[in-house]
Amino acid sequence: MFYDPKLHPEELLPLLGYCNKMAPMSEGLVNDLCKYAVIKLFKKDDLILKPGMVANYASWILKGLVRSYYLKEGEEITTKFLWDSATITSIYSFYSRKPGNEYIMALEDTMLACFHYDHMQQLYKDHEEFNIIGRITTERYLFFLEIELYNLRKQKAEDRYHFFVKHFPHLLQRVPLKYIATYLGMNLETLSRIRGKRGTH
Amino acid sequence: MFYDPKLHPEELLPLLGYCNKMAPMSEGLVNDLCKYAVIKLFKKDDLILKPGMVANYASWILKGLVRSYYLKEGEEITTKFLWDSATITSIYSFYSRKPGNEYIMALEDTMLACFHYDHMQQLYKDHEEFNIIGRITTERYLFFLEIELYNLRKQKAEDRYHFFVKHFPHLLQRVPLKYIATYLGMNLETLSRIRGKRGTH
DNA sequence: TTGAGATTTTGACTTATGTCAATTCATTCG
DNA sequence: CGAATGAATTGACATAAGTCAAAATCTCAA
Repeated sequence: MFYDPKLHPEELLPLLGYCNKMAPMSEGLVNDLCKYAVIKLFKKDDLILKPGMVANYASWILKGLVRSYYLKEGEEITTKFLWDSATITSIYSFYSRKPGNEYIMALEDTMLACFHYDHMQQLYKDHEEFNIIGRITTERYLFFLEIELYNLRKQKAEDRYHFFVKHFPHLLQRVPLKYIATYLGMNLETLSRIRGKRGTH
Repeated sequence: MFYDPKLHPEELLPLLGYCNKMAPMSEGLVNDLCKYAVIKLFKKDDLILKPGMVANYASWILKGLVRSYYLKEGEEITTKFLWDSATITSIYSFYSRKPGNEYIMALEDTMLACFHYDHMQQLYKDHEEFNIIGRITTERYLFFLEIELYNLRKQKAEDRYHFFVKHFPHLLQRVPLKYIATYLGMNLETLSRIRGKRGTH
């Protein structure tokens, strides 16, 4: 039994289970994970990260939905939607340790388990098996980015939309179209016309 | 001294140095790396990977330049250029263990150090410090993909080209324009017109 | 050196998507 | 409930980029 509800905050249970599936964790690692985890709550439309700051935390989404975006000539360009069990941070800023240009915003009430960069490094150093978890998590993210890249390379706006519908149908219900439009690299009117062509699909 | 040229093929030296910088490697790990590494040589225009096959190898480029692409309605869509010290495989196929749709082709004479999927898993299992190397390598790849994504999201073809020139100027000399065009999501004529506007930049 | 094939450029025309403005629809809050 | 704000749709028009064809240029092997 790697998890003791008397010792650790109950909210972390899904995260611990998730990690433990990738690599069985020692009691010491579980303790340190719980020690370092900072649980943060955000309301719908709260900003989790702003540009100009170094992203010091990588966070695991315990509950909720977020969107990351940046400004291009005053316009918001959505780069990602992430929900339960996903990891969020500004990749660029977190790994380069420099201020980034990304916003991250809660699209629904969201609960995060946040880990400071220094604590992450400490965990990697103190618990070799945590490198397995880090590696697999990063591989999964990689996998996800490849899919995104693949879709963005479709030149037809319509193809990109259909791909999105097929792979993330639940997001259609949870995310305003204006955000989906910039995520798919088209403007709202174009998206609206594509959708109008034939039902919602 | 972690590396003994009497025991290990000389070609692997750059790879070993590269890995050792991420995490000091035990003698056992160095030996296993060398034992599992398969050195492969490809001539310009040779195919390294074809669709329909499971990508069983992740490879480290010892020397050369490759391009990966897939076919979309008969047309080649270039997804990556990778050169010395980079890692190549079909992310999708390698991690999912399913046949992929990617081609990888040598654009110059290329030498690879190839590691079989099963051997990689064995290395992760037998040498915990290899997970550090795996994690960092994957993080770097992630970083690179984020940059690619960022650029693809620029809607103006001209912006994408300028970004490419700024970040990969050496590729302009080494890669035919027709490949760069599909990589940047535009057709050859459009690229040519952009370049014609004002010098090569 | 020459010439065949590949690569790149240029031109004329088409088309998909962007832009801006007006309108409809939905949601929230007093 | 009904006004007000924001979200989504629709229309008219502008423009960036695609398509197809032809010409120019480059490259490499005989």
